[in-house]
Amino acid sequence: MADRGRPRSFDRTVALELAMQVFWKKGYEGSSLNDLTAAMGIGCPSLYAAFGSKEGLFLEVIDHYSNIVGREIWDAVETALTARAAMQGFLDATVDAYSRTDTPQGCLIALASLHQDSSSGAICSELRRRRAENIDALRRRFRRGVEEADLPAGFDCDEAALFYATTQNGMSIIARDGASREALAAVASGAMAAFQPLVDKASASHGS
Amino acid sequence: MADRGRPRSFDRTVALELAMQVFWKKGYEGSSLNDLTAAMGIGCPSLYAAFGSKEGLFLEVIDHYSNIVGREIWDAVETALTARAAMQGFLDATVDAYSRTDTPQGCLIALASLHQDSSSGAICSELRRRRAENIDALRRRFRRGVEEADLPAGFDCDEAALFYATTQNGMSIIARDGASREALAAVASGAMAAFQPLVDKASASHGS
DNA sequence: TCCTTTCTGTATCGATCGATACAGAAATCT
DNA sequence: AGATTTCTGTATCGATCGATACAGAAAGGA
Repeated sequence: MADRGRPRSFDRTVALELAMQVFWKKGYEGSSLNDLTAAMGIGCPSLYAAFGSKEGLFLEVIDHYSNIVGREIWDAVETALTARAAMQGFLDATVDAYSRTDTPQGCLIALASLHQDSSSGAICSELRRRRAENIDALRRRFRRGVEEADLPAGFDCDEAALFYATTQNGMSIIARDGASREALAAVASGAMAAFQPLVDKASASHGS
Repeated sequence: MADRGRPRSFDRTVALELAMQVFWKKGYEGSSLNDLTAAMGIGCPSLYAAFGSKEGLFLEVIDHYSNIVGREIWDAVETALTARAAMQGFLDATVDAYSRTDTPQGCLIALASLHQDSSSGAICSELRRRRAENIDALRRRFRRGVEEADLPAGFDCDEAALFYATTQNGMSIIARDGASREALAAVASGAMAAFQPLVDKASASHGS
């Protein structure tokens, strides 16, 4: 039933990755159908037949993006033995990902659509949801650290998760502004400097 | 020579502030001339006669923005007696500014146009330049701290300036995502936790 | 081979984009 | 008052936006 008729003349996954490059570089609204079809090497009707709409294409793109770029960052978080090592890995992986020269700089999810009141309400909400998930995942990692007695009982997991997620968001902006790998690493170093004081603050308030 | 002919029917500064609200909320490309003229209460030709173009209007808007929002943040930095107090004031003022409910959340300069390859090359470059100035100003404040022996001689002013500027950029994104004042304050608290370790690191490397 | 099904390329849809032409209105200057 | 200058409102410009209609091309099934 599915393999009847003229077969598609392009690879759907390859086309998705080419579209990802466009959205990553120009943002959602900044990417026109002309940009997309030119990069993907297909015509408008083929794009609509395969992905439904510009919105549908973008939603598939960020899912694909999460499975590629997100994976390499979160693997570092999950496999680390301590919360501290997890944050070090999180930031190091972010430095690596955001300073690559074979892709646009900074995070697609952080930069693609920040203004709700355009024609992209659903897009903006979805990206916002994924950024919130990012914070949640960090919070879970810190809580795991508390459970494993790797962090003190009074450790403020909410504060730490917000702080490190926010630092990562800021790194997207400076990366997009052209920050070097060394500059991104300096930011990561600064953020890691906060780790021990955050632990000490918890120990102090818990011990009092 | 200048006050001949029919006088302008609107206050130029008031119109500028109304336009600022639109750009602040929707970004540069997300703000259409319809949005702008509707908010400013004037017609298209009046806008073009007074400000030249959408680009010219935006450039005046960000200048105005810097004189309002920027001033309250940088006053806190300049008047502080120590570099540490300056960063505390910088972050506290940022929390205040980004959590106000009578304006859009987050920084206009950080959020208005992040994708160079749209129709807004000059706009994007100007915002990028101002963000770079932001980092420079922080760096100068740290260097002043070193000169005043308020910070150790080996203090890495570049790293610290990048770190705190990046944190502020990240705060723009989470503020735009709806972060509460408490959430922004938690990020500021996390960033301040890094201060003493950054000082200690300098003392250690300088003393060795 | 013919029919059905699906995809591709061209050409175009109505809507909206930033920007203006034009004529009338409202002020100052002589 | 009459002439001059400048601003305002309507109506519209060409370009581009996302999205499709349509006809021909390319595959499998009978």
